[in-house]
Amino acid sequence: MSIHIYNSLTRKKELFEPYTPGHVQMYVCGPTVYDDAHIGHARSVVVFDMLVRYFKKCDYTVTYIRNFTDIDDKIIQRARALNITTEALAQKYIDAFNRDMDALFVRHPDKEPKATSHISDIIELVETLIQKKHAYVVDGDVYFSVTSFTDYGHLSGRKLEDMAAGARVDIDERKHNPHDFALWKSAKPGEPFWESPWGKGRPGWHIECSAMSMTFLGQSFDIHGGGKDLIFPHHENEIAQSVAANEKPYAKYWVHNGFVNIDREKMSKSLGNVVLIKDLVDQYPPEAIRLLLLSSHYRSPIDFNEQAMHDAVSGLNKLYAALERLEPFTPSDTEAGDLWQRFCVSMNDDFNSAQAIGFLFDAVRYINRCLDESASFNEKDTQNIAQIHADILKIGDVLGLFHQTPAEYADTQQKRLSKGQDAAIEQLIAERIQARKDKNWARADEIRSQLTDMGIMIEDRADGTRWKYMEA
RNA sequence: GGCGGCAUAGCCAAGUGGUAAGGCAGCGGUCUGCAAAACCGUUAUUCUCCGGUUCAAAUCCGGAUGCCGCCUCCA
Repeated sequence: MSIHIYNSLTRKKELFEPYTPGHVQMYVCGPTVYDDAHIGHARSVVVFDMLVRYFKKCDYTVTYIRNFTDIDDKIIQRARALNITTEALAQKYIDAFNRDMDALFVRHPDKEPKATSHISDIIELVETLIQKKHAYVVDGDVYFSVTSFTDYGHLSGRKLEDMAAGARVDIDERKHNPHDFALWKSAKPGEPFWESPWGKGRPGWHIECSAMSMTFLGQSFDIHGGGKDLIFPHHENEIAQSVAANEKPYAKYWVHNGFVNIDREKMSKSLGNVVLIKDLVDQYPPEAIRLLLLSSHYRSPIDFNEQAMHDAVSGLNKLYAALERLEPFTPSDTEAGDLWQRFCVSMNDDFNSAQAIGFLFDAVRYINRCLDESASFNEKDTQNIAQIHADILKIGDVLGLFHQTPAEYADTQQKRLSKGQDAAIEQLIAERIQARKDKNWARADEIRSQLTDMGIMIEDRADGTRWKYMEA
């Protein structure tokens, strides 16, 4: 079984061959913790969570690192506005981030280092770069010299000459080249700082990822991930400073996820259309958010809107309904079945979860048909269905779905949508059940109509009447 | 100005040379007292448009149009 990954560095799908066979070392850029996490953060986190889950299912050992950027201009600014320390602000949003991602059933990386916990690693790296003449000191600031690194621009596909034509570079006479970037920034009065050989200051943005990835994964590792927007300048600069310092290849495969748009517009604070995870998980089943996020290929843009979210909830309901029907068929723990095999073929092709989810729904239709057609099964059929049950659960384990039993899911939905009138509803339901017993269809339908107006959906099953809240 | 991406049904979305997955919505049917759920059938003779290569193109090449991203903090 071989996995192919699209590598942003080569712009091709490549066979995945980790440095150490059977071991995946992966570093993903985490959030700058100065505000609540939004759906865009969720996409990146969920996509790489899926990668890790899949690698593990394929029997790889995975070392997964995701950082928190807990010191930068925005954090300083925000902390000042709130009159709290940068540490307090960062911790507040680290906690918020973890809460949100836990709600989305995201597994924690093996390490979640903070930039400020690795100041000495960062200083050491900057010193190496100065020694090797890739960086220079000006008034307590340290800059990386882009012209000292011949491969600069490789990842993002740009040339320094072309970029110079662009107007949007700040003019700073002290820099040797306008594209030289800060490795270390001297502290202005009132700013938080750490002592360094160049005076009081703090790390630049890019250097922390180089330092932390090296600390935990070594100088060369397998996968470096993040949002597409990080390709330039962040990842370009990371490569430059890491390769310049180590004189060894940095990450082998660069994986970048696409953006989430909101109603066909870019999500941004200025447009005021930022969708926060904490709001979303109140409104929708968290797994529906995952399903939506994974229903498009990870490199494609996703348009997030109410309709898309609604579709995802419908899909998730269908999957859980099927799982409930499958409960009598205890999942077999034998070899993986055809469904799992097909799932893997899609996932092996650059993690095509969109196609893979198609197979999941194929399987659901198949088992629904089987269960509709017959009430009793011979041993062979039973085994077949149990196998599909096992495969569906295994797929769910990779996509991060089905963390609940169907009953728990229904219950959670109920609680989420409940408007505190459950008792009144139960009473109407009981009355309707009696009316149906009496074959008083007019009364039964009248009650159903009344419940529909209250947002209640009724299902009269062979084993009794059920009701649930309809999605808003 | 430089670099890159995308265009597939009412909506969402796979498919990168062999004759259009899947989801949501709709319609017809089975089931049901009637519904709901589920299932069956149906919904793109065609993949933005125009050329080219090929026995064969949604897929490759050239061109046009439209949309979007990055180049500034950004997942």
